[in-house]
Amino acid sequence: MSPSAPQVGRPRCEESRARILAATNALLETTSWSTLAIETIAARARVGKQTIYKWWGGKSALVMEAALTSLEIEVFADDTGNAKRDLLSFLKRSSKLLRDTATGRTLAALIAEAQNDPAFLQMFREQFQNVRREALRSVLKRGIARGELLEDLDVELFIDAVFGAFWYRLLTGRAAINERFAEQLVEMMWPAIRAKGRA
Amino acid sequence: MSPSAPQVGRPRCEESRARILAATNALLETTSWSTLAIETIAARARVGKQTIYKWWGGKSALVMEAALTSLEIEVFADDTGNAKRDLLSFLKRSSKLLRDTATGRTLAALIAEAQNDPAFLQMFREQFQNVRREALRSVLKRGIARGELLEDLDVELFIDAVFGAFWYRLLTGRAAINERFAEQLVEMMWPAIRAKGRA
Amino acid sequence: MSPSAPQVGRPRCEESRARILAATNALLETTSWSTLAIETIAARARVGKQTIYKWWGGKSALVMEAALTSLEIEVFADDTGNAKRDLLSFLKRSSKLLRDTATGRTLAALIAEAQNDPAFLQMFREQFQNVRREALRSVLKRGIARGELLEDLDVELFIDAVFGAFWYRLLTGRAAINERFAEQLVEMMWPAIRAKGRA
Amino acid sequence: MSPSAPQVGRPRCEESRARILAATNALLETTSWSTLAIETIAARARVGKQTIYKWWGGKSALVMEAALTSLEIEVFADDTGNAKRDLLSFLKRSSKLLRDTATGRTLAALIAEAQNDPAFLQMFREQFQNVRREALRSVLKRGIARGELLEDLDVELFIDAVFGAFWYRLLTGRAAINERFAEQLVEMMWPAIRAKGRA
DNA sequence: CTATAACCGAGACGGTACGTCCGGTCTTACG
DNA sequence: CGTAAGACCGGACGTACCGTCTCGGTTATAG
Repeated sequence: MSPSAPQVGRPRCEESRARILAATNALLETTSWSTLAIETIAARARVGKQTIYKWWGGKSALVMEAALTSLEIEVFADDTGNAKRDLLSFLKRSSKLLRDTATGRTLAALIAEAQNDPAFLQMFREQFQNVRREALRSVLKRGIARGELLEDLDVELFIDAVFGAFWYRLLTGRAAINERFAEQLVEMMWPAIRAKGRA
Repeated sequence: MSPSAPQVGRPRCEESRARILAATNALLETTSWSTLAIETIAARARVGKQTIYKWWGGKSALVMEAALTSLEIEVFADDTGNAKRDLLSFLKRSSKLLRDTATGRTLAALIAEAQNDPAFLQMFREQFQNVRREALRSVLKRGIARGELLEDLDVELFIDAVFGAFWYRLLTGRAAINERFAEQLVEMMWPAIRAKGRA
Repeated sequence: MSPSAPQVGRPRCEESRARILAATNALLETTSWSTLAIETIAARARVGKQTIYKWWGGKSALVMEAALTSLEIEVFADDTGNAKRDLLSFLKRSSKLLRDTATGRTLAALIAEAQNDPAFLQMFREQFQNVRREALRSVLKRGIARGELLEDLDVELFIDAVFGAFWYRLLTGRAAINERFAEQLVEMMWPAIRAKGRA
Repeated sequence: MSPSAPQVGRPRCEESRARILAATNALLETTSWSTLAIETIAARARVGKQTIYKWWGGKSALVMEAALTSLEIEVFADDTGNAKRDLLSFLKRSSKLLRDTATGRTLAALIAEAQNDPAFLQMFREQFQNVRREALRSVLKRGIARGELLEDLDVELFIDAVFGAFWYRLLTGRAAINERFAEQLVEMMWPAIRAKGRA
């Protein structure tokens, strides 16, 4: 399609796109998901509502794109040659991302919204979660390959537990998500994954 | 207040209360939380909207009461004298609760809704989550007392990780929540909590 | 129905009704039919749009009622015992009604709107036109009874021609509708209707 | 301008013009004026909206051109040497034009639209109405010249009454417009215009 | 046995936002 | 330069619910 569609008609206005995303992010700083109105976004971005509905189709998709845009794009995992250090470093960075109130609240709202919209849940997993899982997975796989971690570690299950703890705290507000949390979590879990016969 | 308010005027109509809760549960079978309208509930229950607002104050409280009423509410933890066995048994029962689709979906909807309503989140934690945490906590505390588990185990953090894994799967649908999941989770986490110098 | 419906629910708010009609009339002074927005009326009357849609169903019916309310309700025809004088007096009053710019423009807009809405045309004829026709008809019938007018006068056709002339000028703006017009019209038509053998 | 503008650039595409007019007429068969959208016309004619706005400037002008093109446009008045016969013949032909439903509806829609657009009303009078008035006027003038009609007849006023009766019936649907109507109208009005001392 | 009080159903109300439609303008690439 | 395609801003549409507000009527206790 792309090669055979030689651009007919006026092309999409990139400036509007940017203004919409910017307005969305700005409003998310002060407004909660549920009180955030498409009309408000459109007014703030000086844009017709149709333009939003045309390109995003609804609040969910728009907010997700806005949120992902504003997050540091690169989800990367260090490779220092030490699995524990890499794991800790990755989780510390994750905690930093979530402690920024607006970002954390937005992510919570996204997963919440996904509970009422299977298609959106699918999108959320593909665009956000899988990237994060892959980063953590690579840390663990390297550790296994180097013999630092259990050969038969159930990587996916471990990721569930670690990310689960983060989301659990984020969604219930039971306790803070900070570097100390990351450290304690790694410290607690370490015996469950380190290769036998190692420290 | 109770003693000094000797009940004057017509008493609350219990039948209306029951019809409202029933209508809410019935509608939740077919409608998602967000598209469920108070007006629809009132119409279905043949009740004035005011009655709902008077006794519950809003959708959140109503749905929570309706949902928790319909859930089997007893949470108990065995005490067989063996921490690992108790833990496994508790988590298996938890998985059974969640795999029933309707219950799982309702809980997911509740935590989702709580993201837009701090007061409701508070209520949810008190009425649902704390009970569950306490049950798991007692299992762990007993294990520690018996010397089966690490003396300095961070109990709350461990609970975060375990319940986190459950919620994470529930909310993202990444993988099934079943007995096998409970077993694998316990098996993986066991080395992280068992007392040193034990099997 | 009226006798057997013992007023259930909150009764219609007459003040809102009045405010809506007033706002409509006020806006019609400054705005043309086509640029008159329901939203503007609602805002001006401090009223929800639903209230308008509920009781009138649309712009047409609302404007018609507003217009009829603002017109002198009584459409009456004098009975001085002289058909020509009664006729002239009635048409002079009609011309006065239409020369008030806003009223004339509104009536023109109503008949225009009716061209796109048969049901509304029906309503317009019943609520506005038939009343006017009946008034003129009574003048003519009395004249016939007294022997002043032709015994076999085609009353309805004559009304068509007279009212037609008014509407024609109103809709095309070809010439003014004023007392002079009424006089000239009567003077011209008189020989067509007076009984033979009279002056 | 014409001589000094030696036609630079691509000339107007006559095929588009034709397709637009055709599409407009086709759509007017099934859609009412007010629900007829420029976008729909453009889509049906496979034409850019701009082309319509460029050459017609709006819906009114376009529809008028489309409508008048499709009407048989020749208006002529016989000259048989007998005013009454000429008058009758002209009005019978007029009634025939209007009884064809589509034509009558279109004319009604045109005059209706003109109520919201003074410029369009002006255009309508020039392109449609004045021609008709002139035809009738010539019949009357000849009658006066021949002494058949009143020397001091107010010709324009008489035309208002006659055409008014036609438009009135067309717009209100009060009664049919047919040859019988033309005959009765002439018969009734005749005494009002025939020269004194004649039959 | 009557007040007095609170509850209840019905449903009208002022509002806010929804998602859609269309008007009129603009910006491309192609003839 | 004219044109088809189509994106854009803006404004109003008619609808859905929100949470509040009367109503008439019902069901209790208190006098």
